[in-house]
Amino acid sequence: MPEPVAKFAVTVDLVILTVQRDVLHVLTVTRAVPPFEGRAALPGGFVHPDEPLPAAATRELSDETGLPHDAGHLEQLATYGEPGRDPRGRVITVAYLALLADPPQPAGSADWTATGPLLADPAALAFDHHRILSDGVERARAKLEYSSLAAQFCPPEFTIAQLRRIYETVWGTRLDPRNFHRKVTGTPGFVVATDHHTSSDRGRPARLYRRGPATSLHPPLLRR
Amino acid sequence: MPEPVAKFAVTVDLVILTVQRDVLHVLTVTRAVPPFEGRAALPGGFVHPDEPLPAAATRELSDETGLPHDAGHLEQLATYGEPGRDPRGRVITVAYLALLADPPQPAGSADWTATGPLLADPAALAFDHHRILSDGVERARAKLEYSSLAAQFCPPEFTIAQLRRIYETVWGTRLDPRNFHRKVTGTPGFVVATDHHTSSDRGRPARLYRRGPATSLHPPLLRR
DNA sequence: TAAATAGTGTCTATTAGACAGTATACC
DNA sequence: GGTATACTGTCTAATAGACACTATTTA
Repeated sequence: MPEPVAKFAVTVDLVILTVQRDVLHVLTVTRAVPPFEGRAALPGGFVHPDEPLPAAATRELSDETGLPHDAGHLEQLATYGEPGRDPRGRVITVAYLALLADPPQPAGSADWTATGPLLADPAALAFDHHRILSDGVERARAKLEYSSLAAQFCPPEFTIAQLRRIYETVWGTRLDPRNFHRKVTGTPGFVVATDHHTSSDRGRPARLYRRGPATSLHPPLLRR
Repeated sequence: MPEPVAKFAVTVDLVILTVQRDVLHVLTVTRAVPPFEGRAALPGGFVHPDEPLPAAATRELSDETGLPHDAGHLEQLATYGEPGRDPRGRVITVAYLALLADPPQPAGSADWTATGPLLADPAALAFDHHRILSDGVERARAKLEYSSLAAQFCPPEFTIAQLRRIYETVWGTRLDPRNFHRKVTGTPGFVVATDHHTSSDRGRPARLYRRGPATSLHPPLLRR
């Protein structure tokens, strides 16, 4: 006799990261209804019946940021399904991690929030979103080491110093500008030089680079 | 007006890896019913209504291998939910990756299968299990670099040569025994020496080691 | 000019890779 | 002894980290 198959509500939740003014920010929404009314939460929503999971994630990302579907980097993070994670009932959420450069100010109740205070206070976010955010930030930190992902936080053309600030911001460390420059420009395919230069406020203008074709860094750029 | 919430069947599928006779094997079951009747598939099953996802994975792992719940290493791999991935209807599967040392011969239709032919033929496995297996093997390969995970493929006491064979098998490369020995024993907490030695068939007996407390390797052990 | 930032060169300690040589078992 | 495997030591090329120096802009 066939055992009845349980069915579950499934959502996608998004950890959308960006670097603004040398601080790592995440997109949060303020909950308008219980549970956790008035509390900040990660944006997300239910998966539609015939919708692929990446499509649901892309749709939510577009809806929340107003950006086109191909903007930035998007990857699956992990799936969270503790029976008690949503007081309204069993909800399984597939979390995605997005990295954006220069996103617009979001509409509605969404806003960019510095990750620091959110990570320090496990109760700052609704549901188990503190755990999801922690996992997302740790994934981003780890991937900077062995991938060219950091360039996803930069606009299409950027300086080596801008790229270095990304690393310093996400890792919370300081890197030697000269060694960093040597390492990045010496890794084939990481960045490609353009003919353009910044019109600097002060100091010598810096050369602008674009993202190169390489996706993985070998050998990696290790954090201390 | 509230939009109706779609509900989905959710399964856990397992990529259970082990190394037998210097070949990477995965546990497969032969499907007894359509779809894909007679085809090999990854073991898995439906998540119960109030069951946490890790508990479902542990339960399936136990059921398939007969091993206790705390045996080996188990981590979440990724979630697959393409609308067409199961011809019977929409099923979302949360895949887990398990690494075992010296598992028993499984009961029923389950068996250990070499990963090589399965990876070479995208149609050898049912559903989208080729993709899941590929992702699992790649995850294992990548994690050997920067974690002490390789020791999970070894019995409680093992020689450095056994550990090296694990790396060579999973990566498909050859490693210099002397440099490997130096690197492994020189990384604090990776392995701890015991007083025991192997009673060798031939050659000098090797010292036996246990898994050390370290989980991450810094600096990593890079594959070429 | 001074100040500020960009970019290059050089030295050194560490590490990876190659491999010679020694140790200890079984036959 | 011969052979096989375990383990240690040494050399070298490459790399990471530290930092001096030059280049090019604004004020």
